[in-house]
Amino acid sequence: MTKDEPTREERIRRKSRKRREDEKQEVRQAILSAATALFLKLGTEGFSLRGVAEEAGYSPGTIYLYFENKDDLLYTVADEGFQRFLIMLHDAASDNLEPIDQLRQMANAYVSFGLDYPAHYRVMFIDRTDFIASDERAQDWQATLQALRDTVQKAIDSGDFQPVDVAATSDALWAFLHGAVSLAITMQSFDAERRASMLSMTHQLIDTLVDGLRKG
Amino acid sequence: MTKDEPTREERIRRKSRKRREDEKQEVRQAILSAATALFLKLGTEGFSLRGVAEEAGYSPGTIYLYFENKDDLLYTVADEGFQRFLIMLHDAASDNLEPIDQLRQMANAYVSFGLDYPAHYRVMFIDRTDFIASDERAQDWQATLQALRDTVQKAIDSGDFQPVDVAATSDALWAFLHGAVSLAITMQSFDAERRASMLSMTHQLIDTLVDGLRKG
DNA sequence: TTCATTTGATGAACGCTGTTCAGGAGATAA
DNA sequence: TTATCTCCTGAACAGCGTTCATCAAATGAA
Repeated sequence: MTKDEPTREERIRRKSRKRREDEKQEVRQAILSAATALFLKLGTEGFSLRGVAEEAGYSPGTIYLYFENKDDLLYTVADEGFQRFLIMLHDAASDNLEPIDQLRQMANAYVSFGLDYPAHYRVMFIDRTDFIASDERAQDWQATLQALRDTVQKAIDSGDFQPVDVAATSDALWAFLHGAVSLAITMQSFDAERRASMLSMTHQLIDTLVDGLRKG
Repeated sequence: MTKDEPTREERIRRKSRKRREDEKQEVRQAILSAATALFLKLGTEGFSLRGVAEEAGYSPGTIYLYFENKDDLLYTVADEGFQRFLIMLHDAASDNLEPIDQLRQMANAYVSFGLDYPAHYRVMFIDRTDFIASDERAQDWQATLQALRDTVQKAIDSGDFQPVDVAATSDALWAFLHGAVSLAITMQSFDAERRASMLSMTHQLIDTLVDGLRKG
C-alpha cells in the first residue's frame, strides 16, 4: 500500500466533489445574474422570484436552495455591487495623485459605477437602503464611505483644504454624487443629451466645490 | 307658482346632493391620508391596499370607488405633493430678493419640503419616478423644475451669474438637493446629528457653488 | 453490478397581494 | 309605501413569496 498517497478512487471522489461544488456555484451565479438583469428591466415593483426562476430556467423553489429568501438574493446583488464599487474607488484613490485630484478621480469613479451598474446601484442606494441600515452586513458599505472620508482628510492634512468638518463634507459630496447618479438612472424621461449635460455640469460644479474648499 | 325660484323641496334636494358630495370627498381624503401615513411607515414594499383599507376603515373594494387602482392612489399622493411643493418654491422665489438670494431660498424650501413631507417626497422623486416619466400627468412636476430654471436664468440676466448652460446648471443643482434630501430621508442608519450636519454642509456648499457661478 | 444513501429539483399548497364584480343595505325620490 | 339609486361589501381570481413532501438521479459501498 503506497504510504500516504490517495488511492485512485480517493482522487476520483475528490474531483467529483469539486466538480459538483463548482456546478453549484455556477447555478448560484446564474440565478444571481438573472436576478440582476430582471431587476434592471423591471425595477423593484415588477421584480419577482418566479420571474427570476423562469429566467434562470428553474422552478421557484430551487432559488431557496441557494438563497435564504428574496431579500437575501437582492442583498447578495447589493453586496456584489459594494465589492466592485470599493475596488473602483480604491483604484481611483491610489493613483499617485495629489489628494485633490484623487478626490476628482473618485467622483468620476462614483458616477461611472452608477452608470455601468445601474441595477446594482439601485439596490445599493435607492430601492433597498434598508439593507445597510442597522445591519452587521453593512461592512462593505461603510468601507466605501470611509474611502471618501480618508481622501478629504488627506486633502486637509496636506494643507490643500481648509480644516472643514470631514464627515459632514464627505457626506455632502456624497449627496451631490448620489443625486446626480440617482437622477441619471431613475429619470427615464431624460434623453441622453440631458443626462450627459447634467452629469458634465455636475463634474464642473464638483470642481468648483473643490476649489471653494481650498485654503485661502 | 313663484316664477323661477326653487321650491323648498328643490332647495332641500340640492343641499342634500351637496352634502353627499362633500361626504364623498371626505372619504376620498381619508383614504388618501391613510395611504400617505402607511406609505411613510412601511415604504414601497410593505405598502398595501388592504392595509390602507383597514387603516381607513373600509373594505378593500371600496378604494376602487374612489381611485382607479393602486398606482392611481399613489399618483394622487404624489400629485398632492407636487402642488404643495410648487407653492413652496414659488413662495421662496417671490420674496423680492436678488436672484441669487432667491436661489438660496429655493434651496432651503426644497430641503424643507423633503423633510416635512418625506412620504410625498419618496413617491415623487425616489420610489415612483415612473409616474413622471412619459406621462401627460407630469405637468406639475415640470413646473417645479421650471421654477428653478427661471431663477437661474434671472441670475444670468441680471448679470450676477456667468452665462452658463441654464438647463444643465439647474439640473445639477437639483441633483445636489435631491441627493441630500434622499440620503436624509432614506438612510435610517444616520443619527439626527449626522443628518443635520450633512444638510448644513450641503447648504454651505450650495453657497460655495453659487459664489463660483458668479461673474468672475 | 447491485443497492442504500445522499443530493438537487420539483410542484403542490398556504397566506398574502391587487383587482373585479354580483349582490345587499340604506338613503333618496315618487 | 314602493321603486330607484348609491355606496359598500365579501367572495372570487390570478399572481406573489415561501415551505415542504416527494421524486429522479448521482454517489458510495458491497
